[in-house]
Amino acid sequence: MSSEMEHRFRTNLLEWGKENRREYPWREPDRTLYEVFIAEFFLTQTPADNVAGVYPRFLERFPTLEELAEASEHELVEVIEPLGFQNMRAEALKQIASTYDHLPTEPESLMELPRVGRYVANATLCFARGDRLPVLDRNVERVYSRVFRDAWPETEADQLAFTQRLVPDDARAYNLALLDFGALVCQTEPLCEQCFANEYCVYFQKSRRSA
DNA sequence: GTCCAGAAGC
DNA sequence: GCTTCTGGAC
Repeated sequence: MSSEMEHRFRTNLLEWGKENRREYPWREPDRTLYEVFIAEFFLTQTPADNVAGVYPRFLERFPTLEELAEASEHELVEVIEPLGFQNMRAEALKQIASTYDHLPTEPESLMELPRVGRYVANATLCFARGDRLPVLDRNVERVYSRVFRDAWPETEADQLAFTQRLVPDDARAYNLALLDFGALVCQTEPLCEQCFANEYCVYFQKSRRSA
Protein backbone atom coordinates (compact mmCIF):
# COMPACT_ATOMS: atom_id res chain seq x y z
CA MET A 1 0.00 0.00 0.00
CA SER A 2 1.54 3.26 -1.07
CA SER A 3 1.90 6.09 1.37
CA GLU A 4 1.01 8.28 -1.58
CA MET A 5 -2.46 6.78 -1.57
CA GLU A 6 -2.77 7.35 2.16
CA HIS A 7 -1.74 10.95 1.70
CA ARG A 8 -4.22 11.37 -1.11
CA PHE A 9 -7.05 9.91 0.95
CA ARG A 10 -6.24 12.10 3.94
CA THR A 11 -6.08 15.24 1.82
CA ASN A 12 -9.28 14.43 -0.06
CA LEU A 13 -11.14 13.56 3.14
CA LEU A 14 -10.19 16.81 4.86
CA GLU A 15 -11.30 18.70 1.78
CA TRP A 16 -14.58 16.79 1.67
CA GLY A 17 -15.14 17.46 5.36
CA LYS A 18 -14.98 21.23 4.90
CA GLU A 19 -18.03 21.12 2.63
CA ASN A 20 -19.96 18.23 4.10
CA ARG A 21 -19.50 18.19 7.84
CA ARG A 22 -22.74 17.69 9.70
CA GLU A 23 -23.69 20.20 12.36
CA TYR A 24 -24.68 18.95 15.80
CA PRO A 25 -24.91 20.76 19.12
CA TRP A 26 -22.03 18.73 20.57
CA ARG A 27 -19.80 19.79 17.67
CA GLU A 28 -20.09 23.50 18.47
CA PRO A 29 -16.77 25.11 19.40
CA ASP A 30 -15.77 25.46 23.05
CA ARG A 31 -17.80 22.53 24.30
CA THR A 32 -16.37 21.30 27.59
CA LEU A 33 -14.86 17.88 28.01
CA TYR A 34 -17.95 16.88 29.99
CA GLU A 35 -20.33 18.11 27.29
CA VAL A 36 -18.53 16.21 24.55
CA PHE A 37 -18.24 13.13 26.71
CA ILE A 38 -21.99 13.08 27.34
CA ALA A 39 -22.64 13.25 23.60
CA GLU A 40 -20.22 10.45 22.71
CA PHE A 41 -21.49 8.36 25.59
CA PHE A 42 -25.02 8.61 24.15
CA LEU A 43 -24.02 8.29 20.50
CA THR A 44 -23.00 4.65 20.73
CA GLN A 45 -25.77 2.58 19.23
CA THR A 46 -28.09 5.57 19.09
CA PRO A 47 -28.88 7.68 16.00
CA ALA A 48 -27.46 11.20 16.18
CA ASP A 49 -30.80 12.86 15.54
CA ASN A 50 -32.18 10.98 18.49
CA VAL A 51 -29.35 12.18 20.74
CA ALA A 52 -29.83 15.73 19.44
CA GLY A 53 -33.39 15.58 20.75
CA VAL A 54 -32.45 15.12 24.40
CA TYR A 55 -28.97 16.66 24.48
CA PRO A 56 -29.93 20.29 25.22
CA ARG A 57 -32.40 19.23 27.89
CA PHE A 58 -29.85 16.94 29.50
CA LEU A 59 -27.18 19.65 29.71
CA GLU A 60 -29.70 22.17 30.98
CA ARG A 61 -30.62 19.84 33.80
CA PHE A 62 -27.11 18.47 34.46
CA PRO A 63 -24.68 21.13 33.20
CA THR A 64 -21.59 19.74 34.92
CA LEU A 65 -20.28 16.51 36.38
CA GLU A 66 -20.81 17.99 39.85
CA GLU A 67 -24.47 18.62 39.20
CA LEU A 68 -24.83 15.22 37.63
CA ALA A 69 -23.58 13.74 40.88
CA GLU A 70 -26.50 15.38 42.71
CA ALA A 71 -29.06 13.68 40.50
CA SER A 72 -30.83 10.48 41.39
CA GLU A 73 -30.68 7.57 39.03
CA HIS A 74 -34.42 7.90 38.57
CA GLU A 75 -34.08 11.54 37.46
CA LEU A 76 -31.46 10.44 34.93
CA VAL A 77 -33.65 7.68 33.57
CA GLU A 78 -36.47 10.19 33.09
CA VAL A 79 -34.39 12.51 30.95
CA ILE A 80 -32.59 9.93 28.82
CA GLU A 81 -35.49 7.53 28.43
CA PRO A 82 -36.08 8.45 24.74
CA LEU A 83 -32.56 7.27 23.90
CA GLY A 84 -33.02 3.69 25.00
CA PHE A 85 -30.51 1.80 27.14
CA GLN A 86 -31.70 4.21 29.84
CA ASN A 87 -31.21 1.96 32.86
CA MET A 88 -27.72 0.83 31.87
CA ARG A 89 -26.72 4.36 30.97
CA ALA A 90 -28.17 6.01 34.07
CA GLU A 91 -26.43 3.51 36.33
CA ALA A 92 -23.09 4.07 34.62
CA LEU A 93 -23.42 7.87 34.63
CA LYS A 94 -24.42 7.87 38.27
CA GLN A 95 -21.38 5.79 39.11
CA ILE A 96 -19.07 8.00 37.05
CA ALA A 97 -20.37 11.23 38.60
CA SER A 98 -20.11 9.89 42.12
CA THR A 99 -16.58 8.57 41.60
CA TYR A 100 -14.85 11.39 39.69
CA ASP A 101 -14.46 15.12 40.35
CA HIS A 102 -13.08 15.61 36.84
CA LEU A 103 -13.06 13.44 33.79
CA PRO A 104 -9.61 11.96 33.07
CA THR A 105 -7.79 13.30 30.02
CA GLU A 106 -5.82 10.16 29.22
CA PRO A 107 -7.62 7.65 27.01
CA GLU A 108 -6.55 4.69 29.14
CA SER A 109 -7.94 6.39 32.25
CA LEU A 110 -11.20 7.37 30.59
CA MET A 111 -11.64 3.75 29.59
CA GLU A 112 -11.71 2.76 33.24
CA LEU A 113 -15.14 4.39 33.55
CA PRO A 114 -18.10 2.04 33.23
CA ARG A 115 -19.58 1.73 29.72
CA VAL A 116 -16.64 3.67 28.29
CA GLY A 117 -14.53 1.81 25.76
CA ARG A 118 -11.92 2.74 23.19
CA TYR A 119 -14.34 4.50 20.88
CA VAL A 120 -15.92 6.81 23.47
CA ALA A 121 -12.56 7.58 25.12
CA ASN A 122 -10.73 8.51 21.92
CA ALA A 123 -13.67 10.33 20.33
CA THR A 124 -14.24 12.40 23.47
CA LEU A 125 -10.61 13.48 23.82
CA CYS A 126 -10.15 14.13 20.13
CA PHE A 127 -13.33 16.14 19.65
CA ALA A 128 -13.15 18.06 22.94
CA ARG A 129 -9.40 18.72 23.03
CA GLY A 130 -8.07 18.01 19.56
CA ASP A 131 -5.94 15.14 20.84
CA ARG A 132 -4.37 13.23 17.96
CA LEU A 133 -6.06 9.89 18.64
CA PRO A 134 -7.47 7.31 16.24
CA VAL A 135 -11.28 7.16 16.28
CA LEU A 136 -12.49 3.74 15.25
CA ASP A 137 -16.05 2.51 14.96
CA ARG A 138 -17.91 0.36 12.41
CA ASN A 139 -18.28 3.24 9.99
CA VAL A 140 -14.57 3.95 10.05
CA GLU A 141 -13.74 0.27 9.78
CA ARG A 142 -16.00 -0.07 6.73
CA VAL A 143 -14.37 2.93 5.03
CA TYR A 144 -10.79 1.74 5.52
CA SER A 145 -11.50 -1.87 4.69
CA ARG A 146 -12.90 -0.72 1.35
CA VAL A 147 -10.43 1.98 0.36
CA PHE A 148 -7.30 0.09 1.46
CA ARG A 149 -8.71 -3.47 1.33
CA ASP A 150 -5.77 -5.84 1.88
CA ALA A 151 -3.65 -3.28 3.71
CA TRP A 152 -6.35 -2.87 6.35
CA PRO A 153 -5.39 -5.18 9.24
CA GLU A 154 -7.63 -7.62 11.04
CA THR A 155 -7.02 -7.10 14.75
CA GLU A 156 -8.23 -4.06 16.62
CA ALA A 157 -4.74 -3.20 17.86
CA ASP A 158 -3.34 -3.16 14.32
CA GLN A 159 -6.32 -1.21 13.05
CA LEU A 160 -5.74 1.45 15.70
CA ALA A 161 -2.08 1.69 14.68
CA PHE A 162 -3.04 1.95 11.00
CA THR A 163 -5.56 4.68 11.73
CA GLN A 164 -3.18 6.53 14.04
CA ARG A 165 -0.68 6.97 11.20
CA LEU A 166 -3.27 8.63 8.98
CA VAL A 167 -4.57 11.10 11.57
CA PRO A 168 -3.11 14.55 10.80
CA ASP A 169 -2.40 17.40 13.22
CA ASP A 170 -5.96 18.60 12.78
CA ALA A 171 -7.22 15.35 14.24
CA ARG A 172 -10.61 16.78 15.07
CA ALA A 173 -11.42 17.81 11.50
CA TYR A 174 -10.09 14.53 10.15
CA ASN A 175 -11.96 12.21 12.50
CA LEU A 176 -15.22 14.15 12.19
CA ALA A 177 -14.93 14.00 8.41
CA LEU A 178 -14.19 10.28 8.60
CA LEU A 179 -17.32 9.56 10.63
CA ASP A 180 -19.49 11.73 8.37
CA PHE A 181 -18.02 10.23 5.21
CA GLY A 182 -18.77 6.73 6.50
CA ALA A 183 -22.32 7.73 7.31
CA LEU A 184 -23.13 9.78 4.20
CA VAL A 185 -21.09 8.31 1.32
CA CYS A 186 -19.31 5.10 2.26
CA GLN A 187 -22.43 3.68 3.88
CA THR A 188 -23.44 0.03 3.80
CA GLU A 189 -24.71 0.59 0.26
CA PRO A 190 -21.97 2.96 -0.84
CA LEU A 191 -22.49 5.93 -3.18
CA CYS A 192 -19.36 5.26 -5.21
CA GLU A 193 -20.35 7.48 -8.12
CA GLN A 194 -20.16 10.58 -5.96
CA CYS A 195 -17.12 9.48 -3.93
CA PHE A 196 -13.87 11.45 -4.08
CA ALA A 197 -11.88 8.23 -3.68
CA ASN A 198 -13.34 6.19 -6.50
CA GLU A 199 -10.20 6.63 -8.64
CA TYR A 200 -8.06 4.73 -6.16
CA CYS A 201 -10.41 2.97 -3.72
CA VAL A 202 -9.55 -0.73 -3.96
CA TYR A 203 -13.15 -1.78 -3.39
CA PHE A 204 -14.43 0.35 -6.26
CA GLN A 205 -11.55 -0.37 -8.62
CA LYS A 206 -11.27 -4.10 -8.04
CA SER A 207 -14.85 -5.23 -7.63
CA ARG A 208 -17.62 -2.68 -7.76
CA ARG A 209 -16.76 -0.93 -10.98
CA SER A 210 -16.56 -4.18 -12.91
CA ALA A 211 -19.61 -5.60 -11.18
C1' DG B 1 -36.92 -13.49 14.98
C1' DT B 2 -32.36 -11.87 13.39
C1' DC B 3 -28.87 -8.55 13.08
C1' DC B 4 -26.05 -5.02 14.86
C1' DA B 5 -22.40 -2.20 17.66
C1' DG B 6 -19.86 -1.11 21.22
C1' DA B 7 -18.55 -2.59 25.94
C1' DA B 8 -17.69 -6.12 29.28
C1' DG B 9 -16.46 -10.61 30.69
C1' DC B 10 -13.76 -14.54 30.46
C1' DG C 1 -8.55 -12.30 21.50
C1' DC C 2 -12.88 -14.59 21.51
C1' DT C 3 -17.46 -14.84 23.35
C1' DT C 4 -21.28 -12.87 25.60
C1' DC C 5 -24.32 -9.12 26.78
C1' DT C 6 -27.63 -5.36 25.97
C1' DG C 7 -31.57 -3.77 23.77
C1' DG C 8 -32.69 -0.96 19.62
C1' DA C 9 -33.39 -1.45 14.50
C1' DC C 10 -35.15 -3.90 10.74
